[in-house]
Amino acid sequence: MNPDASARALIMKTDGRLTAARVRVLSCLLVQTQPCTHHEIESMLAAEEPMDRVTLYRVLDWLVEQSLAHKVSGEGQASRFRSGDAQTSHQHAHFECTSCSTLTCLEGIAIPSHILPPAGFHLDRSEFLLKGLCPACN
Amino acid sequence: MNPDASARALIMKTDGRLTAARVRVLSCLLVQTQPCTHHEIESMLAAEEPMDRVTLYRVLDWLVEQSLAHKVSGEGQASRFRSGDAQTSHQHAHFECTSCSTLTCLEGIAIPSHILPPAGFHLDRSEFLLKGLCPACN
DNA sequence: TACAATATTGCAACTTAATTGCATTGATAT
DNA sequence: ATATCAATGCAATTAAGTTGCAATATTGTA
Repeated sequence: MNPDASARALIMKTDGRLTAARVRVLSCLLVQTQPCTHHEIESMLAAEEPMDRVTLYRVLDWLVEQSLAHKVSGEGQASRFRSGDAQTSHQHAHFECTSCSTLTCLEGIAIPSHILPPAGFHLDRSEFLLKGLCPACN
Repeated sequence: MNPDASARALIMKTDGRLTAARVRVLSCLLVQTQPCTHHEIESMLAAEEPMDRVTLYRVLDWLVEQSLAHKVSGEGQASRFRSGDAQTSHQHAHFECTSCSTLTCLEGIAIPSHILPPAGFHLDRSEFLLKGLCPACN
C-alpha cells in the first residue's frame, strides 16, 4: 500500500474528517525514517504545493492527539514529529547530535520499561535520549 | 556556607571573571530543587532587582559551558536549567507533566549507564524522561 | 593605587517557533 | 442537495532565543 493510501486508511479510522492537508502531512511522515521539524515538513510539502504554516501546526497537533504521530523532545527549540503512536511503535531511544542537532532513531535500543516513577505520578510514556556527536560530526 | 558564598567559590575556580550577574544567577540556581526556565529565574531575580534578559541568557550559557549548570530537555519550548554538572551530579531521570508541564527531578531513579549508541556515535551524556501526570494534576 | 587590556554587560533590533482570532471553505450526515 | 460544523487560510501576536555594538567593570601589571 502506498503512503497516500495508508494515510487515508489511518485517518478514516479516527472520528475526524478526511482532509487533503491531513493526508498530505501523514503521508509525508509515513515515508520518513527520522523525526522531522515543522520546517522540514513544510519544505518537503512545498516541493509539490505549499501548505499554510498554521494549518501544518494544527494538523501535526491533531495527528499527535489521534496517536497517528508523536513528538520527540530534543534540546533544540523546534519540536520534531514522527508517524506512529508513542506507546507502541516508538519505544526506542534517540540520539541527538550536540553539533548539528540532528535527531536519529536508535531502533535497536529499547527504552527500559521497568523504570517507574514514584507513587502519585501517572506514567504515560518514557523517552531515552543519548547526546553527543553523530557519525558525520565525529 | 550560604548560596552566595558557594556561588562565588565555584565561579572563582573557573577561568572567567567573578561578576555580580554570575553570582546572582548561580546563587539562585543553587537553592532550587527543580530545573527552572529562563523566565522563572528572571522572575525570581527580579524580586530583588531586575536583570537584563540577554545577560541572563548569556550567564546561563556560560554556567553550562563551565559545567556549573546544565540544561534539561523537555517537550515545552523553553529550556530548563539546574546547577551542577550534567555528567556527575545529575545522572537521574526526570518527570515531565503533560498537563502543567512542570519538570521534576527523580533523584532516586538513576539513568541506565550501560546503554550505548552504535559505533560511529560519540556519547556525551544520556537523559531519561518520564512523561505523564504529576501528583498535582493526577 | 592607578591604569590598561579585555571580558562582560545593557540595550535595541532581529530571528525563529508557535499561538490566537476570525472569516471563509469544505467534508459529511441527513 | 444542502445544512451543519469541522477544518482551513490569513493576519496579527506572543514567546524564546540571538546578534551587534557601545558602555562598563574586572583583573593583571606597573
